[in-house]
Amino acid sequence: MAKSNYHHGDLADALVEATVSLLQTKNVAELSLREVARVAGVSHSAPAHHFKDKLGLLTAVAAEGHKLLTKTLIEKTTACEQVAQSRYVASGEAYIRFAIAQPAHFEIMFRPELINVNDVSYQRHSNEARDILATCVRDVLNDDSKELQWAEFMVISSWSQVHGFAVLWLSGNFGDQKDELLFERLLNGLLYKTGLAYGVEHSDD
Amino acid sequence: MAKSNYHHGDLADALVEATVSLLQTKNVAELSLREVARVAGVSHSAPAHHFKDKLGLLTAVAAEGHKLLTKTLIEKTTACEQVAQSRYVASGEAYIRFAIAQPAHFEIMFRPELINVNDVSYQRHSNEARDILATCVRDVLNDDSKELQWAEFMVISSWSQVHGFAVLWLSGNFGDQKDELLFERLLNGLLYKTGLAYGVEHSDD
DNA sequence: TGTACATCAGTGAACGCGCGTTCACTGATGTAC
DNA sequence: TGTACATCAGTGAACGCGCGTTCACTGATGTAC
Repeated sequence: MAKSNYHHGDLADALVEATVSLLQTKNVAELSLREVARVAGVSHSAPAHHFKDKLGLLTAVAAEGHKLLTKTLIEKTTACEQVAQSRYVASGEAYIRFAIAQPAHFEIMFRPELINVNDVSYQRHSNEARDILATCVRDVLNDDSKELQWAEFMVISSWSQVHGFAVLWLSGNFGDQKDELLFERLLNGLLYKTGLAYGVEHSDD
Repeated sequence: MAKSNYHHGDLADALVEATVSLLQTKNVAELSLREVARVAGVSHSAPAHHFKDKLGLLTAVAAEGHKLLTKTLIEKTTACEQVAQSRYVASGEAYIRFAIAQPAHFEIMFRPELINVNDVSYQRHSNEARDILATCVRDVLNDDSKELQWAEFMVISSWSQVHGFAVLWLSGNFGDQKDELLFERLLNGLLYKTGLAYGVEHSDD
């Protein structure tokens, strides 16, 4: 809570929040710092004290996004305990559900050209998320595959698949984005297929 | 060729070309109609005679993109003649190579929010591209699978995979986008893995 | 406990810029007779 | 073949707008003594 009207108290966070909120309805393209300040309820020059420019602000959004993604990945995969195959499928499902639940963050997170990729917080959180994904994939491979390039290809292949699905769904290429039934059906199809390859019975919600 | 200096002769095409050229180095966000006109060498109000606004211009770019994608998909898959498995892998490779070769078109093609999706030319070409992709996938399934939802899931799964790979590569998430060796290695890994699932020996270039 | 001062956080007016849009115009082209 | 006229394609000046950036400022806070 702000301690006074003049000093906001937590403006940096409020600006990130305002950005995320604005990105629900607009493009990154259409986003302006002045509008973010307006939504956060401060003067248009206030953000400069916290973020140099749009790049700095979006970097903070991306970092927060990777932090949230990491959190949900950990939650959803630890629920599977030691069953590597289930963790693999669960990580894919968590990735996609995160993208759909937090489209604003997701839109920024994997676009280095919008971000200061040298930012420490961004690097830490994004590396963490990637490590979890990679581990889930590697754990599902048998011992013969683990040491080879094969493991790298599997990581890239799996990541591509879930990322592509999320991107294509979010942009409306699979049909109406509001159609939740369609989404659940397609997602389950994808997961079922993925699970089959590793002998996992995928259960519907 | 223009018949006079005053009347351009083929301004619509020139504007699309200018747009594509500009998108090599900038974001869609940073693109302005005035800049496009400048590159095409006409006054800033000339584009209005051909495209109402940015949406109209980008729609033309997207339509052209789908036309080009269709062309390369047909070329690359007919080279495989009647071997369904090879066509399947070839279509995936062609999709990814197209995205990397024509990043400007690719960036626009699958973003309905930037496009007038009711445009007849856009619809025709994008449907054509999709149909080819879907056919390549369906042809590779055995008879039991063809009639089921399974076929739909396979199409979506395959499309997601190649699309995700292209997007993640183009945005630099797999490493340096200029590293052609890395690209070839990862692409071959992906295709080899895909091919294995259908008993195709994938050959390097 | 009180005061003085440095620092931090946010204000609001001012600036110059490129943008999209409008509009009266003009040069080129095609067609009717 | 020539002329008249409608239409098409592009010009360039003007407009208002929101933007990012700068800057002198002021209110709040923390700290030293």
